[in-house]
Amino acid sequence: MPDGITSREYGLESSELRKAGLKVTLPRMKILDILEASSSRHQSAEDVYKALLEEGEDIGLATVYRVLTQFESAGIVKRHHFEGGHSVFELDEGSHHDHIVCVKCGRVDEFVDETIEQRQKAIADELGYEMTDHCLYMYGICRNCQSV
Amino acid sequence: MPDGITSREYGLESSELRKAGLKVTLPRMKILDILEASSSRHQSAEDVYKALLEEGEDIGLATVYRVLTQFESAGIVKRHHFEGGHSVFELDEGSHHDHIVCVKCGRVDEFVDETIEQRQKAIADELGYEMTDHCLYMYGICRNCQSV
DNA sequence: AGGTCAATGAAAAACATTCTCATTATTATT
DNA sequence: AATAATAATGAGAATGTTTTTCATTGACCT
Ligand SMILES: [Mn+2]
Ligand SMILES: [Mn+2]
Ligand SMILES: [Zn+2]
Ligand SMILES: [Zn+2]
Repeated sequence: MPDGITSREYGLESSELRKAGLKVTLPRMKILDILEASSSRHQSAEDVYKALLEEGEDIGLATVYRVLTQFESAGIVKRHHFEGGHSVFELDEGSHHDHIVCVKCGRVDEFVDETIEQRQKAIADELGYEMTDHCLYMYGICRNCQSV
Repeated sequence: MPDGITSREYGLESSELRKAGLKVTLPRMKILDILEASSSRHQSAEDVYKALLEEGEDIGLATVYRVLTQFESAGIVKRHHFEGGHSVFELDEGSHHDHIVCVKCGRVDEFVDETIEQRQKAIADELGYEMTDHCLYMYGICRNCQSV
């Protein structure tokens, strides 16, 4: 057990790391914490880094990127490229969903639509592709931002 | 008429630039040429830059980015963010379509599906968004790459 | 507790893209 | 065709994000 982690904190998260074949280290535990606890499901590496700083953790930005990438490979997080370029990460709960992003305030809503999912499969098929991934991003102005 | 452009080249493209309120310059003409002539509809700024170099044009990369961004604002090109981070551009012929990209060879196929388009509108509505844009990216292995 | 090897932090590098600014070219006007 | 006004360009510096390097530290098995 790494120094700086209470035994209460240990437990649930550590097994998730072990399951993924990753050593249980303080940075990985803290980053998992932040992904689970934060009010915003979709965070950039910078967001995670800032949250760590606020908690007084002295974890480098390089480590944040490294860990998030490892988490992605391990299926712990999912990476998205919303418009504007930089990546955002969210905990991967196993169920696929798509996103609609408010271009004014950055609000993100999630949705799944079975009709769309099926049409996608059919299209990939028609075009001769073996689909590996797919993502649908919608952009718009959310209800709040419309009334301003 | 800028030096280095034959009168044959002039004509069609220059009016497209004027219509967009852009001065008719050699870089803009050449970049339009490349977007129209190239065998690959979807090109990165770097791709366009390299194509210019191959034609012996001495046009800076900064200018390529600048011009492509201006073309985007003018509705002459569309910018996409395929997975991997960097932008690709294609001539905007006015009709919306989505993309499926081969993760092995980079091949890109285009499609439109009315069912998906309608479901998207409905979802944005349900979630209270005034949609401004939307894009659907599928990734997979194309027929060619499957047989390797 | 000790040895092995992976993980980390700091800084440098890489990468795509944008900005700055002195120079040049285009356009409207003579 | 020459001129003036102003916009566009090229080169390189700067930016913002992400990755790499490498010496040091830490986790984990025995
Ligand atoms: Mn999500
Ligand atoms: Mn296209
Ligand atoms: Zn909003
Ligand atoms: Zn392919």
